[in-house]
Amino acid sequence: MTRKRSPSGGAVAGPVPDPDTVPQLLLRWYDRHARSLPWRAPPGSAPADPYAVWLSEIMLQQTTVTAVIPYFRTFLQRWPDVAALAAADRDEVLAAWAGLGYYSRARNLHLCAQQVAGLHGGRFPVDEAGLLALPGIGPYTAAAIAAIAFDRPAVVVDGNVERVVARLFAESDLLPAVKPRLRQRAAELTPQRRPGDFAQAMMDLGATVCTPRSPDCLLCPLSGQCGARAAGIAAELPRRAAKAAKPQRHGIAFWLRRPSDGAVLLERRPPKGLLGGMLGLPGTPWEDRRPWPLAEALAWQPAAADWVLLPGGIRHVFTHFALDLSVALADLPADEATLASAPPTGSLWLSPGRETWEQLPTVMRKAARFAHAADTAPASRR
DNA sequence: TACCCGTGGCG
DNA sequence: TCGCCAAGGGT
Repeated sequence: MTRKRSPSGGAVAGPVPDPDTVPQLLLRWYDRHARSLPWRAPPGSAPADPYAVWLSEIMLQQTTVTAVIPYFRTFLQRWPDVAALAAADRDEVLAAWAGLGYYSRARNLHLCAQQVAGLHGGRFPVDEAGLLALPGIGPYTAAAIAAIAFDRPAVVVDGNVERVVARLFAESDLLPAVKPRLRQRAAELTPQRRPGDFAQAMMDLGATVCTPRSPDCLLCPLSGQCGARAAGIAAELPRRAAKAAKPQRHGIAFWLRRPSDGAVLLERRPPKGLLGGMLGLPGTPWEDRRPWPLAEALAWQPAAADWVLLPGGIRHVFTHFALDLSVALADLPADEATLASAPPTGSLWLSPGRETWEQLPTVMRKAARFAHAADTAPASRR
C-alpha cells in the first residue's frame, strides 16, 4: 500500500493502479462477463463488421444500450451495408431514426455513409485520423472504431472510462477540467494486446459495475487497484461542475384536419438546429416568457381557421430547456382548396395513426397523440 | 470555450 | 415528482 497526495492537497490513502495489472484483471473479467450485444464479437474472437461497429457507436452516443438495440436491428436489416445506407433516401433514414434523439447524428450518419461509399470505395478508414475526418465521428468514436473494428491500440475515452479512471486514480478534481488528465491515465492503462476488448471491457465495467450512483465494488475485478475504493469515496467520483437551471418554454402547435379524409398537416422542420430535418406539427416559436394567448399564436397558423385551444397540453424536457406545449384544433375551411390539394413545399398531409407517429420525434409524437385523443374523444367534449 | 442538441430510465 | 446522466459531436 502506497500513499500519494491529491492535486487539491488532501492525502489519499490507497493503492496506485498498476498499468500492467489493470488490463490483465479487466480482460480476465471480460472473458467471463462480457455482455452479448448485437454489434459485438465475442471476447478474443475476430473483430466485428466495421459497418456494424460504426453504426452502433453512432447510435450509442449519449444513448443507452437498451434504447439502441431495436434501432440497430432495424437499420442493419433495412440497410445491411454502407453502400445500401449511402443509397437510401435521406428522409427515410431520418424517419427510421425518429425517437432516438440527437437528430444531427442521423443526418451525419447518412453523409458519412455517402463519403465512405463514394470516397473510400465502401471501406472505412482503419486509422483514427482517417475516421476522425468523417462527419459525425469525433475523438471518442474514431478511437472506438479503430480499436474495436481494426484492433488498433487507440485510447478510447467515453463517460464510462472517465468514471472508472477517476475512481481508480482517486481524481477528485472537477469535470470537465480534469478530462485531459483522465485521458492521460487511460492512455497509461491501454494495452497493446486486445485493445478493442479492453475498451469494451472498460465500458461494460462502467455500465454494469462501476456505475454512477452506487458502484458494486464487491463485484469489481479492479477493487484491489482502486484508489477511490480504498478511500471510501467511489460513489462520489467523478465530481462535476454545477449545471445551469433549465428554462421553461411555452408554445402552441396547430392540429389542422382535412375534412375530406381526416389527414393532418405536418411540416418538415429546418435542416439544422433543434429537431433539424424532422417532421412536426406547425406552431409558434417556443419562448421563455409565458403561455401564448391564442390570439397571438394565430400569427403562426398554417391557415386561417376556427381554432379551438385544447385544455391542458403536453410537457417535454429537452437537454437545455423544458417545454409546455398546448394544441389548437381546427378543420380546414372549405375555401382553402389549394392548401388541401397542394400544400406548400415542406408541408404534407398525413393520416393520423401509428405509422405516422413513428416518423415523428418524441415531442411531436406526444403532441400528436394528445391532439388525436381529444379530436376523437366521445361527444362529451363540447 | 461554452453552448447547442433528445430521450428514457433510475434512485 | 424530479434531478441526474448516458458508448459525444459540431460549432
